[in-house]
Amino acid sequence: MTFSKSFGYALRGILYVSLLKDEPRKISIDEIAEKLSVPRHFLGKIMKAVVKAGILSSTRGLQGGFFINEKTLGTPLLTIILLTEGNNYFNTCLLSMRKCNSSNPCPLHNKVEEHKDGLLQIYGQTLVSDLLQDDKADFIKSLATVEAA
Amino acid sequence: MTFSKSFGYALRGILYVSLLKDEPRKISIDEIAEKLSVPRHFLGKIMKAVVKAGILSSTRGLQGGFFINEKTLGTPLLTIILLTEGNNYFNTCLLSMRKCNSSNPCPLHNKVEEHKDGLLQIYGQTLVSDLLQDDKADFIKSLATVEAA
DNA sequence: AAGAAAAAGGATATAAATGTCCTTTATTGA
DNA sequence: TCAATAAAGGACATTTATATCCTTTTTCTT
Repeated sequence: MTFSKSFGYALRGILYVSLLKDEPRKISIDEIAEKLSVPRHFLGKIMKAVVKAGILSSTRGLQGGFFINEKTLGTPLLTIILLTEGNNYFNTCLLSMRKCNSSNPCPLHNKVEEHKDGLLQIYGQTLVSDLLQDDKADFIKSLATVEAA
Repeated sequence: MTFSKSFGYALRGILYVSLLKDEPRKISIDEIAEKLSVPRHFLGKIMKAVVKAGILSSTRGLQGGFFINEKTLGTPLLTIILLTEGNNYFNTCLLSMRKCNSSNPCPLHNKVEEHKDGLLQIYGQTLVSDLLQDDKADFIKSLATVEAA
């Protein structure tokens, strides 16, 4: 039921940049990290991978930063999950048994399969654009929610 | 969708001991670790916690080892999950946002809530006894499944 | 009572995830 | 061309999970 922190940072970063798609400027790591209350340098690494995967684009230098491309809004959550969690995230056995699969299922395998498939459906069908909300100010606030500092 | 290795080791250990409930002997860590192909000392720590939680019983000394008690077979998976993953496992936000909840949901919150509840149902209702299988030899073999050594 | 066996407890080691820092490269604007 | 800016890249630090080892305590058997 859990993802790594990297996943949360990646998706929130993507959503933040996507939300500002109509602004004439590009978005810097410094701005993203500050607005989302996320560790600056760690986020940098993750965004690099996001760009490498083609989910966002970026340019260096003055006026540089991150911006959306033709793939961004149509990217399914699943793509981001596989990027940050690894390609076997949905294949690993809940009981840490290496040879568990549908033909040789562990005791838990069949019990959770149905819901696993359901989640896979959700993650495969939900696009970045589906997660954006109209009220930008509100949405940014919700993305940045943290404990009172 | 994933649990720690500790959870897998714990549940498999519990299942192994439960499966042998009719044997007149108690089950040692050495036997469990060997049969499940699991690291001996790490499993020892986990089983200690399992006993402390009352899910299994144990005695020290000669002829000592682990054995089931009145709670074992009726223990829901959820109890074992909370033991190994911590009490907030099902509360943590998928996007690493600290103040995410149903009244202040993150963008993913509502999308996965239904399936999360479904999994909670499964984990709350599935008991250790539900996971045992009649053919002991087969079941032990399946619990111990590993890569060819 | 003595010795052996087995879990409990605690110290340490390794690996992976997370986080920080510094240097390099690309881009822009003057 | 030069200085400033911002991502990319890589080295290092910290934390957490996983794994190993050694000692202590309990229990049984003789």
